[in-house]
Amino acid sequence: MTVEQGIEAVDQFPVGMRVLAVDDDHTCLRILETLLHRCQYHVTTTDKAQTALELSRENKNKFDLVISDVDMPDMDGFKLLELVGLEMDLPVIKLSSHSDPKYVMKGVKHGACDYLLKPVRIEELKNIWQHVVRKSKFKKMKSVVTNGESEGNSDQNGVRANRKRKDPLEEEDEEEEEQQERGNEKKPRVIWTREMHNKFLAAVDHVGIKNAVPKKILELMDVDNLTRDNVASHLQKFRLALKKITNEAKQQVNMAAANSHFMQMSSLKGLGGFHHHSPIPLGSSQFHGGAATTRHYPSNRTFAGMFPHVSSSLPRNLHNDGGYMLQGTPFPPLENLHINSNNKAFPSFASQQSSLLVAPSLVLEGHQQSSSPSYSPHLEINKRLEDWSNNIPQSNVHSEPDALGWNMFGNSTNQTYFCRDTDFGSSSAAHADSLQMKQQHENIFSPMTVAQLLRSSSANEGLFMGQQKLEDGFMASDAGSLDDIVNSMMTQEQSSRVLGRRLA
DNA sequence: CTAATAATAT
DNA sequence: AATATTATTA
Repeated sequence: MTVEQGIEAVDQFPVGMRVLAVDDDHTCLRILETLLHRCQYHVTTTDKAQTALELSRENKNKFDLVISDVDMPDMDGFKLLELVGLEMDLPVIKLSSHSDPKYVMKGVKHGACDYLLKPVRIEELKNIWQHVVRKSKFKKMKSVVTNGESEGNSDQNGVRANRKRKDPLEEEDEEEEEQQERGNEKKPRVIWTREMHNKFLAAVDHVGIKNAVPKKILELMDVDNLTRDNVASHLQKFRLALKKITNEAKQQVNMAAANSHFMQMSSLKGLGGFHHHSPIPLGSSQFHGGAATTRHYPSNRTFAGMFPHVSSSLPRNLHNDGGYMLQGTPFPPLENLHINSNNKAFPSFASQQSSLLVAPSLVLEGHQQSSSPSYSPHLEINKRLEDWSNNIPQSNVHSEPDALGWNMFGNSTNQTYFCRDTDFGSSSAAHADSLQMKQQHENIFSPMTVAQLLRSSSANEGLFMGQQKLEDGFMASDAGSLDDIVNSMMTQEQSSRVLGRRLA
């Protein structure tokens, strides 16, 4: 695929994307419709949540995305979100004038893939197609994994790993030939799907890493047919992964510290830090020409996918917690994330693949790369962060954006969160043009939406984002490092697989 | 073959 | 419950 084609492809895509817009306020709805039209989407509107639900039920594949107000008289907007998101597996974007984190959190918890604040600007709407791309990309991956074994349906001798409650979206062959009855020599192996792992994480999250024991985790996860031993095993692996990451992170910090004095010398030759390994095996855009993702961690994929965040464009501060370094706030970051009696603590978006919404080319590539081999992102980023945090007003939660368009989102003892309300930042260059390099560069500093920010802290998926002011003893890792470890495994290998039981 | 990963043993 | 070992898989 040539670059031009690639760009054209992504450029063309959003045109005609079918959007269902829901808002009880007619004025808002009109405006929304107009704006969506202007983005060249195909728009269907309704002022009733109930109608929206019916519409989407009747035409299962008639919409690509739903964008809906949260407060509506006839139905709880969150209910709608949940129903649509789960039943139809459509990306749902929430719309609200409430910037209260609680609302946002709620939206995210219920599976919103984004949360836009009213009044919505067209720039934001221009970008919503990315949610669709993201979602479908994930789906495709899933189906490849499941249908991949075209030769001799290897399923026949395998028992489905039906340990998770069925995801409404993957109810295909429901033929349960419970062949449990027979001798049952070997225990089926558990395949840890992304979903299960997310639950696992949420559970660990909830009780805190130090109290995380298999039994408790198992209870919290509430997955059928999963045994305590299964969890124990996974926990073991998880801890190992954590330790490994921590150690490498420490090395990073040392290196960073050492380097910071010599920043001008971009060399680093011989240190093995900034050379690139194998190029990202996808297409052949010009991004591969220069530096591939800089890896600061070994390129082996051990433990990949163990950790929830994906993007690493911005620094993460690691926080030492009894031998393990945890990211940002200690594991259970937001007090909002509770596991309630309905087990809704594991929002539906757990089934989405996490991925930073970035400019199209990057969506497709899945990686960002630095613009030059000697480029050292984290140092610059840290510097900028410091600048930002120094300029952030200290009291109000929702302040005016600073010059860079960032708001302070929250502030706790030693950290400050930043975000921008609703913009995807540079990714608003949704229609990629010839400015990729610049774009790329901006992407590194690209701000998050509120929803993205929250999600990042929810341990369920997504972006690690809360940005702390850098302090001694904290560290930041830079783009393309943890990322590599995190991103590669879970998604491809374990999305929805069959659990094999050999029949001789 | 090896590495990864889950099961099982301690 | 934590860790070490083994078995199975890709």
